[in-house]
Amino acid sequence: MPSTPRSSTNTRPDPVMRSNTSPRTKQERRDLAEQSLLEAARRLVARRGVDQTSVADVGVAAGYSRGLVNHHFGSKKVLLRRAARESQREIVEIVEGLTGNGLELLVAMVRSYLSWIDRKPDDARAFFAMWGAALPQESDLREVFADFDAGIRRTIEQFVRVGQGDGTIRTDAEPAGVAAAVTGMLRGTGAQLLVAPEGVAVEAACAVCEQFVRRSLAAPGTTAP
Amino acid sequence: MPSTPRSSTNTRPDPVMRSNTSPRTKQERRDLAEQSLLEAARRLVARRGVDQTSVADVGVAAGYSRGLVNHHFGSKKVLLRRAARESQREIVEIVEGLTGNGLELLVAMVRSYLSWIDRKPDDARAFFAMWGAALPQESDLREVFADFDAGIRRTIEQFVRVGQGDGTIRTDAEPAGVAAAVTGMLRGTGAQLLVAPEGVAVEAACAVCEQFVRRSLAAPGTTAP
Amino acid sequence: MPSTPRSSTNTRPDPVMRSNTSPRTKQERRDLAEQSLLEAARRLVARRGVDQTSVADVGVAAGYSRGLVNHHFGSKKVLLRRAARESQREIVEIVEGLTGNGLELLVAMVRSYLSWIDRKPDDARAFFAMWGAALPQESDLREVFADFDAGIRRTIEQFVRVGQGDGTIRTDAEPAGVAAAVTGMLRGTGAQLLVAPEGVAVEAACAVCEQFVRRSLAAPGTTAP
Amino acid sequence: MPSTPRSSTNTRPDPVMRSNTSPRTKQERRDLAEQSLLEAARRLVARRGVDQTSVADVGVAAGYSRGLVNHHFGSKKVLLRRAARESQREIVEIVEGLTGNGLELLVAMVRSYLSWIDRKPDDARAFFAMWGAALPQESDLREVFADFDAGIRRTIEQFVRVGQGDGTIRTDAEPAGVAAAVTGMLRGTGAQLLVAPEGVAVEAACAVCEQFVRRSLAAPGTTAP
DNA sequence: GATGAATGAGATTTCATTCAT
DNA sequence: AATGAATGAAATCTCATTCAT
Repeated sequence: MPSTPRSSTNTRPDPVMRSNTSPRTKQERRDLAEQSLLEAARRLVARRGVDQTSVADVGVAAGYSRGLVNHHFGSKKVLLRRAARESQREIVEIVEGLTGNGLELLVAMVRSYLSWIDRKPDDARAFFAMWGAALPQESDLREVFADFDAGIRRTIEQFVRVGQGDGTIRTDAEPAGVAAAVTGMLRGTGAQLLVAPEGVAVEAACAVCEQFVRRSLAAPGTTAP
Repeated sequence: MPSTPRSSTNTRPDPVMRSNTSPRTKQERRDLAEQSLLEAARRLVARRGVDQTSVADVGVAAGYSRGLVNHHFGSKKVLLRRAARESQREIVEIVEGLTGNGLELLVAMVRSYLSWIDRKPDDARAFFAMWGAALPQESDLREVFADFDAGIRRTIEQFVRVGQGDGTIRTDAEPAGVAAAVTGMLRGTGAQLLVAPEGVAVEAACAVCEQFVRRSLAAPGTTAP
Repeated sequence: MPSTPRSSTNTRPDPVMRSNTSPRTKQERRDLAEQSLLEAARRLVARRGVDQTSVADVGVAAGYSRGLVNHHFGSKKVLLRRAARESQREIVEIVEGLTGNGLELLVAMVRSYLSWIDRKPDDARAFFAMWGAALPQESDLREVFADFDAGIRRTIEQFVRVGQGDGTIRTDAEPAGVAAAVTGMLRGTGAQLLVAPEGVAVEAACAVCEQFVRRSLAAPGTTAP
Repeated sequence: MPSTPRSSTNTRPDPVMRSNTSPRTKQERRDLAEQSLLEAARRLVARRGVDQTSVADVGVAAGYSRGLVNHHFGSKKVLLRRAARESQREIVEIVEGLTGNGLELLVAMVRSYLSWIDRKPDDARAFFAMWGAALPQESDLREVFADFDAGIRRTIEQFVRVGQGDGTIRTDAEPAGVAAAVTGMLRGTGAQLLVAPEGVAVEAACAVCEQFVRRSLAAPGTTAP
């Protein structure tokens, strides 16, 4: 019996039988697996944190095997950086989709950021869990978030300059300072919501954040609500 | 008693020589050890994060043995909760030391919080590293920070009410909303500084934070700078 | 790819050379490893006892790594329960292989049980070491042995009823009582042999055990030796 | 303040104040403490087993400190040997208190041993837990129980010879074999009761044990019930 | 492409023992 | 006599990673 070829007695599901519903090409299968792994990683990280999430758990939670994360990403570090960038991309997409004059761009950003946390708390928690893990000095994720934060601040600076150009934002506003303060306000307010969802007056907090931006930055002569 | 003199070959520090500096009673020894362990824990957590810091490292970094953390605290969980509360107490002390009328209380809080991060970056990083570890849903530290955040917000609400009483803060300001927004602004701005110390315009950011508070909350008729 | 040939410097055993003896499929490898681990566990437990046997030692004694026990069984508790059941199975197989009329079934059981201890002292010591560890109130193994003992007693009760049916065993014998007393006699006598192999008159003890059964349970009129 | 003598600020209870109810002499105090420690050790061993019982727990359970076991006994090994001998002494006292002719001595032994387990299950479990720990080959307790078992068997042999002398026990009974079989029967039956108190027909088992002795050993011509 | 067996480093925790008070 | 602070060895368990299938 050991001398007979093994392949004929293979008990695994025939790959051909799965092919009707699954993606056909290798590349599609590969992409699907990677996306599944990244999603699973974010889901688990949101719940347990970066260090308490094992690559084996990620593989299994994605519907695959314990070994697949290393097969696709090579290391946990790489997986997490990719997952962090995925989370960051959600925010980038929100910010890039905004329209309006300068001041309204800022206000819209405040609103859509906080409403994102409200609408997609799981995605948000994944983002915040990874950001939290990036705070220690020697964190592997620190660079990824430093780059991301810098990009967000650049965007906000741009918004401020637009507003100063179109006359909706005071010309004495310091773009870099505004960028850091607004980024911080949103990040810190969002994090608070996740730490104690019931303890925070969400609506009132959002309103105050908006007022901070409007009353503090609106060009004189603009009617502030 | 052996006939040869022992004292000269004794490799331990002479008790008489230690007596001026080392504690005599068990309670003193105990308190000293606990403080040393908590300090070492915060130092290491600031650098490597909560999960990458081992209790053995903490014991050794405190100048004791690998096992002392468990001897004193019983578990890593308890050590970290204690260390988190120590970090939180620093902030509480800052906030409780503030004086002035309502609006100035808020402004002073903004200034002293951000200057604390500047003055004691290691303490601040320890605080932020533990806060970051509290963000995942199942974090052991989440409750500790939920309580702390709630206390901070209560204090700020109180400041707002004081200001509404003394005429320095607009009466239509929602205390709970202001509390959440200010707490968030400070926390998020501070965290940004730690993620990328060089990338953030610290001075400008602080100034903008102060303006947010002043311009947005000052009672009409008050002269804002 | 280095230009030098790799195959000649490969320090691993040539796959072709291993293929005759080492298992090909994962399942075979898995089963082999588990059996090796269980055997090693019983060997070490017999010598040092349950608590003085570490899972790392078991892995190494089985020819694998320190971590393999937890990889396969998840915990020491599970390993020991499995090992205990393996040991119990040896006894069950002896008992299930017995033939004869009612009284002779009991006598044969006494003989084969005690001769098993004599023939396979290492297996027997493993069984007794785990049984001994099951005696404290909160032992993890207690349930496993409670179940096993109950099964053995049920079998003996059955033997008694057979003997009462075929006229070899007194009809006034209480099956449940006989079951407990016989089980106890064999267990206790066997344990004594292991505690002090030289101090016990093995032959004489076996003869007396057999007499206990014969003279006490033989139906009146049966000729007892 | 550190230069003033400390003794006057001692917050411990004054030893003199305890002396009214506690034993007066050092020796009495010492003996009391040792007895308390041995009792606590047996209590804990009965519940958790030998290796899962820490000397610190014993000290505290006895109403003293973590360190007292080592202060009095020097090591855990010595404590356990002492505790084992205490447990063994209970049985010795039972056996030594028996009276009657030869066969009745054996029967009385069976009865009083099994009723001891019933009357003092905690004491019995302590004995059996330590005996169980003595079964592995390299157990520290093995020698202690080997000696004890040998002593018990000698006593039973003596009973048999008494019975052969007074005509109540068959002269062809082998004293050494009877000793081992009876010891085993009682030990194994008792252990079974502790493993599964509800699963064993205690009354019936005791009756059968008694019958084993009576019917198998009674001198021919003696009226057996 | 995917699996999972195997490794071994490293984490937390327990604890017997030592020793200063 | 008694306490308990401190040590450090050793245990269990987790898990990132490697690699044969």
